[in-house]
Amino acid sequence: MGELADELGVTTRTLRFYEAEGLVSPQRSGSNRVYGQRDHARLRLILRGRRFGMTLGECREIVDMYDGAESSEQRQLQILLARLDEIAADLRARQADLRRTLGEVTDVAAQCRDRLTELG
Amino acid sequence: MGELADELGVTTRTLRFYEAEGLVSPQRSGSNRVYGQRDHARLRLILRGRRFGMTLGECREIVDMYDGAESSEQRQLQILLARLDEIAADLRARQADLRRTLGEVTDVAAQCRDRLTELG
DNA sequence: GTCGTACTTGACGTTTACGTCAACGTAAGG
DNA sequence: CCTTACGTTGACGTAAACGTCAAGTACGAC
Repeated sequence: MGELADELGVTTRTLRFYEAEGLVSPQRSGSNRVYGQRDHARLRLILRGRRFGMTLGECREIVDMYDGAESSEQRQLQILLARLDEIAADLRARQADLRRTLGEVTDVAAQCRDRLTELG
Repeated sequence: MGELADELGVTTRTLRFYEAEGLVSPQRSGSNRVYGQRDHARLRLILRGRRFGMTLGECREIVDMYDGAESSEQRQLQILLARLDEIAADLRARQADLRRTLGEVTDVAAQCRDRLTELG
């Protein structure tokens, strides 16, 4: 377990917390947790979401949807698709925002460099 | 004040909180706050930072640096520049991460669409 | 005058996402 | 057999970022 935590860059407390919140459901070998491929994937998704500032609730929504993607029910698929399109739109907005920000930062940096060469 | 809050999509409580944290320092007309151009700019930067999941501490670091950009002291400029490069690198990493995520999302969406056309 | 609205400070409450500590089990190594 | 390391549950603590009153001030409209 500590191994997985290290690999993902979190603490064991975090893994237990996520389990308590129902974000992952590792198998048990006796009382010990055994994280499978599916858990790894979910955890990576969750942590990526967190890096983007999503709450665990939002992360849960997404990973659950990914998991429910096998649902062949037409109605379910339509709902899922609609949600995915919303998410994609949000991500594109973030991309634009990020591009602007990066532009500004590099601009300021360029001005800095100018001043520095100016000063010798 | 409420006007500014509405414009920025935050509450007046948030503005007061940011002031208490030293993130903005609006002028006073009597006891009432008067937000100038500089405050607007700082607030926009801060809120953008928050959208990217930065803490207020990190936001403060950045806005303070932007403000200190006029500092002509060579040593200061070098420090600022180094920090800006770090930030730019981080932003680029985020861009890549975001691109991957968006790719995955659109992939899953595409699979959804396939299944749906398949089902009629 | 007083009503309504917007502002002020101050204090306490709340949610999120964990950290930390206690008390215990278990398997490996010397 | 004892220690060490890693695991377990449970309970409590905490930092960040506000929300939510409470109580008072200021100002224009009626």
